[in-house]
Amino acid sequence: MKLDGLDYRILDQLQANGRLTNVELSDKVNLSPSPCLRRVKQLEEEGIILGYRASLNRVALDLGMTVFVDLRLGHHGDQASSQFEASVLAMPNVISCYLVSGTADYRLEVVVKDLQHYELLLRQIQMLPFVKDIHSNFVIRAVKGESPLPLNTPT
Amino acid sequence: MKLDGLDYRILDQLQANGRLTNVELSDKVNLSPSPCLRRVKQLEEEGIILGYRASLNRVALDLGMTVFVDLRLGHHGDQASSQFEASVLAMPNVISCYLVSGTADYRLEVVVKDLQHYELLLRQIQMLPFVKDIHSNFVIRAVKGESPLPLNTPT
DNA sequence: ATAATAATTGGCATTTTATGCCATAAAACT
DNA sequence: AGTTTTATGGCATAAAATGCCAATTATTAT
Repeated sequence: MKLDGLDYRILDQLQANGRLTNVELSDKVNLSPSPCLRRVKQLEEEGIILGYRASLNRVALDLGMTVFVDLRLGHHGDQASSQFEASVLAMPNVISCYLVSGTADYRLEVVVKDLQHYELLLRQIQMLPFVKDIHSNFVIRAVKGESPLPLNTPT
Repeated sequence: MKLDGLDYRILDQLQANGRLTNVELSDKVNLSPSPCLRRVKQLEEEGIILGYRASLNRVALDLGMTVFVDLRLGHHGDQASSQFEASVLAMPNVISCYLVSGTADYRLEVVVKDLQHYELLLRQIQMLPFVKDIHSNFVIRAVKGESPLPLNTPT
């Protein structure tokens, strides 16, 4: 699918405010409501818009501590990986997990209330199958976070 | 503000789908529309719901490569930090930046189209004031990403 | 326990928004 | 230039949001 400038403006607006009404959105991108809604629907159908989510205040919800956990696996077979990944998927406090290049194998982002809770979670991670070499990096401050994707606006 | 189980269910639903209509939402949490809407508005006013954003398909938007960039600053004064942070805030391809404990000082998450574009961006980062010891970790695969926050449902 | 008070809820009326349809205008193609 | 295709804007209808008020539930004090 080829996106034009209007599509990019729509995506930009919805990245900034995913709950704009179609009327507001169409106004912001200088289009009348009907074609605007059609474009949004199509962007959703094509899988360019994956979804919409509310962004929540972690501190207010007792999840004020964020930790990046880098770790390696002892074995590197398919079985080790998939067992480890399945375990991680089942841990709700692990909100992201990437397979990465470099020294570590996996990089997890973990949210907890405080150090006490982190200690408990770390114990769980240590006991996961095949896990070796855990390094915790605590987030002291978010300089920038949840930024919109930079859209290369054409046309 | 004290949140009860209903609030938590509302937050859970809006994390999963930020564009639920109030009617749909009220149905999912077993409440009638009026009080449901009031609760949502209050959660927004209290800053517990920070906002709503569309989540986009990076590959479709030519941002298929994600890189974690860990780096240290040569100097650690207020001026070095704030100059560096300002620079990073101005780079749209850097979608997050955290001050972290451990070996590195800062951890950036960068999105680009491909290695060629990453090389250009890396050059820019290297030329930022006070930057030293850059380590790039390429994301090979996302095991888990953009997960909802784990809400400790009470009541 | 009971009564008084406060907070929350549910339903209704009104306003706003979403949605489907069609005629028109713009764009692409030959 | 003429034809076909695609996108647009406006309108009518359906759905949702919003504000208001009476009724219910929860809280507090006695």
